[in-house]
Order: sequence, then structure tokens, then C-alpha cells
Amino acid sequence: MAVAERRERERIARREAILDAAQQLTAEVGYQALRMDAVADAAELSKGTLYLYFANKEALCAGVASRLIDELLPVLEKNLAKTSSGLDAVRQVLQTYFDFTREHPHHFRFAVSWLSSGERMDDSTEAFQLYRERVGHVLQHAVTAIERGQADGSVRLDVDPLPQALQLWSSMLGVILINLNKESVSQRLPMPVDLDQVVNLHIDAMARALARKELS
Amino acid sequence: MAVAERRERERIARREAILDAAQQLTAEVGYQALRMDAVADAAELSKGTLYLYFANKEALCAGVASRLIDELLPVLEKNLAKTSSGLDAVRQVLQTYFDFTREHPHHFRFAVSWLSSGERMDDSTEAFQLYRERVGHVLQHAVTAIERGQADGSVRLDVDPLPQALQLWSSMLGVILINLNKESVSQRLPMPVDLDQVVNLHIDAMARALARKELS
DNA sequence: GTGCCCTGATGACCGTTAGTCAGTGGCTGA
DNA sequence: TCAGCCACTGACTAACGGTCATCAGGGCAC
Repeated sequence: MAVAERRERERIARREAILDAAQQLTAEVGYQALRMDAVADAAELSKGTLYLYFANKEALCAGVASRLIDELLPVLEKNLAKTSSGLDAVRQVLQTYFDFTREHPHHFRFAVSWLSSGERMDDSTEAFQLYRERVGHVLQHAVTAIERGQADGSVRLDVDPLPQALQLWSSMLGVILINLNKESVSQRLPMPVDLDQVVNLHIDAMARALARKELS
Repeated sequence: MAVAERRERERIARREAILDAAQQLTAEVGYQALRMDAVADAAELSKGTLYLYFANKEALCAGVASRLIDELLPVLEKNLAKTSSGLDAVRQVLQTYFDFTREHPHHFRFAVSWLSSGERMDDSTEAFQLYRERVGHVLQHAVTAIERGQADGSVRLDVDPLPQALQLWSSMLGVILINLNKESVSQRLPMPVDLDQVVNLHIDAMARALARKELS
């Protein structure tokens, strides 16, 4: 049935068109302020049609987020290829992730709101399965970097790669969160602080904590 | 005018009564699911009245959050009094904050959603001013702990207390965020991970990164 | 070629909820 | 006694995510 195949192609293309519109709008206003009506308008479809392709707004956002994180993976792999040691690779994972969130702050906000939503967000939809898988890939690069460091002697042997990668990822999450809101955060501190510097301090601290040899 | 004074007392009492109702409900359902109608019902007032005391729902939530963080400060001060060194005090600040978020997960979620809201949340209301001030107090304890450690020789001298305290605070934020959602997070990892352990790993890593003497 | 049917699209409509505002009643001070 | 003020009220509005009865038109059987 050539018809069935064409239908399937058209379905995928329409889904992509919706994601195009949503991604464009998201980049402008963020996930929170994204309106389903606006997406429908931009995609030149009616609102009801959106719900034929995505279970709800969150699933649509997860679709956009999956696309974005797909951009991260090749960059991360390229940067990791240049590293000279496992410890250096650990730094590179953190730095690359940070740079990515600077380019796509809305994506990061979405991830945080997903993580902090508790039970509230129904993330059992297909779009979320994909998204979680991609996040898992990023995490895996951190695990691999630690293992590589243990093999080449740059990382302490008494750390367990997987839990430690989670520690790296989650602590980085908080640092980035603050950095994304540095204007409002720093404004109300007694003295001015350079919050970009805090990111570097964090990466340095992490490297020091994982380093096998004491680097002074 | 004794009347004016009584009016003022009554106004404060009513405000507190609203906060009582909101705090109770928040503990049950969280900030996100808190309904202004429900608060009005619980406080035995009409919804319109709530808006005479709080500019909007967020300001009301900030009022509840301020109350909660007020509970943290004395506990933190008590725990800090028991510490034997500055480095130990740093660990204690992190641990106490973590324990607090376990008791008041909703408060923490509110703080995160405030931080990740960007421009969206109008936090110029009086209730937020108070809340920010309290957060500043907690942060100050971290700064003081680092300074104490530098004075007693337990913390490296080449760290700048204020930025480093921000690094400690923000990284801890991320670790706690993951911990609060450990069920949903760990569920989708290739192998089971104890996310409570990640908190300990993080505190250990932070201590290692700040310690003056290499502790192997 | 004709007509039936299925699929995908539609948009008016619904429910929920934050926030508003014209109206009410009781206390105060003259 | 009564005018005026002020806290309070609750029906109302707007905004937005999500639904569903209905429609159009392309494909298939005959």
C-alpha cells in the first residue's frame, strides 16, 4: 500500500511542522508562556489538530526539548574528542553542558520544571520517553569520562562512576539555574558577585574533588 | 487613636490567619496546586479579601515561604554552634539545608520555581522582599563558615568566601532538586542508584574541594 | 463514473482558576 | 443620630488548556 506509506510520511512531516512552529515560538517566549493557540496559528492548523499529534502541551514541549538536546550530543562528542585526560573530559562535559544552556535557556528551564514538578506532570507520553533517553545519553558521557579518568590515572579510584556522574550532573544543574537568573539573584546580594565566575569555581571545585593527585 | 492601633493589630492578625490557612493547605497539596478559593474557604474569608492582603498568589506563597525559612535559621544556628571547625561548619550548613528541604519539599519547589521563572514572576512585592532577606541570611552563614575555616586552617586560603558560598548554595540546590524527585529520576536510569547517597557524595566532594590539607 | 466510507482536520465550546470591582454593612467620630 | 469610611463580599471576567460533534475530500469497491 503506497498510500499508507505516503500517509505515514505526511503524518511525520506535519508533526515536524508543528514542532518547527513550537520551537520557534519557544525560543521567543519560553515554554511557560507558549500558547497552544499561538502554535496552532503559526503552524497554520487548528488547535484541535495539535492534539492529534501531541497528547498535551507538555508532550509538545518535550518534543521540542528532545530536538534541542539532539543538538547538544554531537557538540559534546566533538569536544570530548579533543580532551587529553579523563579529568579533562569531566570538565569538558560540564563546560559544554553549561554553554549549551546559555544558548538554549528555555530548554533548561523546561528540564528544571519537569524535574521539580513531582507527580504533577504526566511524562509517560512517547515524546517524554524520547527526551529521557537523550538525557540518559548525556549522563552516560559523564560516566564514561570518569571511567576514562580512572583508567588513565587522572581521577581518584575510590569514586563510583555512576553515582558520581549523577552528583556532577545534579550539582551543575543548580549552578546553571542560578546563572540563568543571575540578574535577579545578584541584584539582591549585599555585594556584587560575578555569577559567571561561580560556574568556573564550581567546575574547578569538581575537578579538585575528583582529581587523583593533589593539584596544590 | 487607640482605634487605629487596634485596626493595625487586626490587620496583622488577619494576614497571619490567611498565612495559617495557606501554610496548612500548602503542606498538603503544594504551592502549584494551592487554590485561592481554597485558601479563602479555609480562612473563612471571601476570595476578594485575600487580595487586600496579598497582591497575588505568588506573593501569598512568598509569605508562606518566608515563614518556613524562618524555622530553618534557628536550627541552622544551633547546629553550627556544635561544629568543631570551619570546614565542619560548611558541611553542617549543607546538611542542615538538605534536611530542611526533606521536611518542607514544597517550600523548596517554590524556591526553585521562583529562581527558574525568569522575568515572569513579579517578585517586587513586599512579601518577596522579606523572603529574599531570609535567603540572604542563610547564605551569610555559608560565607561565615568559609571565613571561619580559613581562620582556623581547615579551609584553603585561595577561595573567595562569597562567590564560593554561592557555588556551594547553588550546587546544593541542584542536588536537592534531583533528590526530591528521586523516584521519577532513578526509575529511568539503566541501573538503580541510591540518590540519597548522591547528596552525601556531593557534600564530601565539596569538603574535599575546600579542604586545605589533602585528606587522601 | 458513482457513491460510500474513513481519516484527518476543524473551531466552537467547556471547565478551571487567577484576579476584579461595584456594591454592602457595620463601626466611628462628630 | 447619621454621614462617611473601610474592610469585606461574591458574582463576574479573561485567559487558557483541552474536547468533541461535525465536516471535507481522497481512496476504494463496484
